[in-house]
Amino acid sequence: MTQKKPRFKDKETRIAEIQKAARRVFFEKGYQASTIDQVAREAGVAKGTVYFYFDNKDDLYISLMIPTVKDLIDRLRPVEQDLDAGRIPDGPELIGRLMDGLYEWAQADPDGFRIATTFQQGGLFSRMSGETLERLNEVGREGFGRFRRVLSKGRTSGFFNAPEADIVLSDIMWSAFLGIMQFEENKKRVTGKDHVRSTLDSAVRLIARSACPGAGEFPAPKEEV
Amino acid sequence: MTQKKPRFKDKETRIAEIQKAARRVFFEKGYQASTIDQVAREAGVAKGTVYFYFDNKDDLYISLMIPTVKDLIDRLRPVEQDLDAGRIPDGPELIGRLMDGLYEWAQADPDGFRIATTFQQGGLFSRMSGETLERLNEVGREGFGRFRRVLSKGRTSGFFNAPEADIVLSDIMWSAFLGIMQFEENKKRVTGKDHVRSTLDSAVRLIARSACPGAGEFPAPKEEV
Amino acid sequence: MTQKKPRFKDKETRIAEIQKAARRVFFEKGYQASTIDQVAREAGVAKGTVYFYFDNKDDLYISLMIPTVKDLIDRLRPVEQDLDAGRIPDGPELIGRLMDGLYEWAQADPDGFRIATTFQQGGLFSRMSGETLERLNEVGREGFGRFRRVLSKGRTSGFFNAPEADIVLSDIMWSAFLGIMQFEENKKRVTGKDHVRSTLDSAVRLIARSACPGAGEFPAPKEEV
Amino acid sequence: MTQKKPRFKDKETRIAEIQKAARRVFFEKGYQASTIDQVAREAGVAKGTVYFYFDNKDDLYISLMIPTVKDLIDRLRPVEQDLDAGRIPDGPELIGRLMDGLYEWAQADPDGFRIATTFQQGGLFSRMSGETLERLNEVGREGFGRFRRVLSKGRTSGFFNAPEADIVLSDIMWSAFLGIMQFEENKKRVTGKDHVRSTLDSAVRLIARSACPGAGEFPAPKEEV
DNA sequence: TATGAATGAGGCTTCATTCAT
DNA sequence: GATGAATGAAGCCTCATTCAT
Repeated sequence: MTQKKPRFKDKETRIAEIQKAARRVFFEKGYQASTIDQVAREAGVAKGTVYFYFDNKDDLYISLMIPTVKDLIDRLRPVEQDLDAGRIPDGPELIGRLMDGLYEWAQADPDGFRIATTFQQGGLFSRMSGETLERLNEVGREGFGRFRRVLSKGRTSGFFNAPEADIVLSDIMWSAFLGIMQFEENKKRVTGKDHVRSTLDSAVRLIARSACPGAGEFPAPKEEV
Repeated sequence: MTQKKPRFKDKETRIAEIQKAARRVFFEKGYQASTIDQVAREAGVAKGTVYFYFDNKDDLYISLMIPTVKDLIDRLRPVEQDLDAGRIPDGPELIGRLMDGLYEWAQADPDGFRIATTFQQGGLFSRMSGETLERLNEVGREGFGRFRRVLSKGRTSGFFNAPEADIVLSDIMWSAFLGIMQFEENKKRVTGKDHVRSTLDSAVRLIARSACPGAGEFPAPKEEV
Repeated sequence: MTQKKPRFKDKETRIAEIQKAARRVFFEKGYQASTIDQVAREAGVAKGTVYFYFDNKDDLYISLMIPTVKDLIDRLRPVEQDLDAGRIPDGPELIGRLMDGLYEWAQADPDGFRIATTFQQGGLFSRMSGETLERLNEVGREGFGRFRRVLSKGRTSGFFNAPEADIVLSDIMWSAFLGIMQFEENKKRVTGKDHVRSTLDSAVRLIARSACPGAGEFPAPKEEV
Repeated sequence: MTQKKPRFKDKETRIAEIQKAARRVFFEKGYQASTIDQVAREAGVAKGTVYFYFDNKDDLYISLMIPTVKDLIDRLRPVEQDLDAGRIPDGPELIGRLMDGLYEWAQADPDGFRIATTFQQGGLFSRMSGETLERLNEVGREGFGRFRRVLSKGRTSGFFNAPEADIVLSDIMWSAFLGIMQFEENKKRVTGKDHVRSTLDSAVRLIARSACPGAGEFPAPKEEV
């Protein structure tokens, strides 16, 4: 029997299309400045269709975070597996692999990354229901929790100087990552020069040298603005 | 003599009142979600009065950043003076002093800090005029420039391992500071526990140990969530 | 079968309704003093509906002129056809027919006439965009151009004394028409007496006698205010 | 006794200054689009001062018409005197003199002319009180009445074909004048070419030839747009 | 007299959301 | 399922007018 072209696309496809469009729009304009109309137009559907699949603007926004966080977890999994299999020799390597994971995650889906990362800005909280916020935090914790767990395993392997350092270390790594992404993105917009990758590398070496036994020198910098 | 309630307050006072109210409102809701009406009500004046002193919402917002950035510069000045006077013995001390300055700055005026720091979020860019953005970046550069200069002087004094490290170092310190403030604030909102100060301290030691000749061990962490 | 009240009217109908309401409101109050709210209420729709069909107040205003100018052209067409077919014997007849066309035009849609005719008053220019003004002038020229062309053909037929008189003649006729409409309307509002038609007739005879070979006497006036 | 420089300018001067500024502003922007602030700034006084001398915006606007109408009367007076003294030989001369008077009047104070002439546009009526409108009409009638009286005297002198023609004639002359001023001004704004004077001249000859016994040919036109 | 800070009603416009088709 | 016309609350901003100084 022939597979006839469906008059109505299947539900999943439709939803995915709308989310894809929403990601682009929300990323470019931010939550408040984005309109459902823009999302609908970008997705090639009518406004009502968006409301058919999503309860409201908040709901649509939040739905974007789930796959992004899932993607982060997917990127951390091989690191964890390699660590479990003994394929990661030392702390610097682990820190580098983790930071690479974060960076690639951000690169793979910049819109989603920014959305997942900065949703708390811009007064969204005041508009969102408590339930909505709860879901947001839950999903956010899941990604970060995985990140911390990997570092924790590294500590067990004796990769780090201080025995309990994994908690502080994860906070610092994560914060540094967020801060650098944000700060360098900002500089890039003004100066046009992109130092994200190199600054992240420097941070990795800096952290590694400090947190791991017998690590090397502080890296030589490159010329800059 | 009788203390009569003045109908017209001093111009400076009025402006300060409105700005104070605006800082609160913008901080709580973010730029887009804040309304001039809210600001006016909070300041106890009519909407028109806000527009009497500020051209528009953007203008009001920007006006908040100037004193905040000035305050940062004021807090960095004594560090620079002490450095010039030889009262700062080594790199770790300098890094600590700088991070303290940043932290105290953020504490002294949390609303202003967040406003100055996160204005780029939430799609404000797409709404603001080019001129407005220019002024914003200009003022922002001023504060960060001062910060970088102090580190640069420290490098000249041989405080840091790599001769040109001050550029990368300033980026990393600033990014770590921003990232930690943001990340820990966020965690605080969810968990209720405040680890901002201790995480910053850890970051300072971590950075110092890595960037300065002959620095100590990675710090022991505290229990956490 | 049941005549059910349609919730969504035909697009054209809706637009026509809004325009009709707008014509009334703009006519009565003038552009600046009219509000979109008044138009919406008069049209029996919500404010947003007006903006669904028209980009802004200017756009709505301009949209009113197109059909009015088209109507003028429609009224001039039979005159031109009769002239081409030799059914108009002389200059006075042509001038009379043209002035009749203008008068009937103004009578048929007084609101539209005034809007098309006086839009330049009241400081509208300073508020309208250059593009808006361009469209306005373009459409205005079209109507007047047709008027002038008919007079030009009359000149070719030897209807007028001076060979090139059609240019000046069209300006004078048009100006006289506008001036009389305006002046007499104004007087009517004050005195309550309507001399528009008779003054136009006088003007026709006056012009014809002067511009056409062998025309008659200046007309006897009627008693007046 | 020495005439000391007054700390406060005298009332008349102040009023005149404000009116002068108001004329410019109202002329350029139209009534609705003009603000008291603009007038005050242009006059170099504070907003409150304007309200000290004028009850409200309407009142200020109306006050501008009095001197303008007075000026018209002043310009018509010598014509009347010359006519009375027998220094005007015939109808064409009288018509020419009158039209010259109108034209010079409009030239001498374009702002005032436009204000006096088009105040009825732009929805002012709906905003003005009945009393205000009454004053306006009264003053307007005075100027036009003088104009008509002169024509009436010309009729008595046998200058015009039809014995009672002065009523219609005055309407037509006045209307033609208004229409031409308006229409040609409008064209001038679009084309940049100024045909006001020549079109008025043509109108004068056209009217004269028609209304006066033994007048000449219709004038040859000039090249145009 | 003169000032200009202060007010608040009102206008234009946007946009999340609904719902008949 | 999908559409898009319709709604109306809400936001930014203007400006005539008032009034304490």
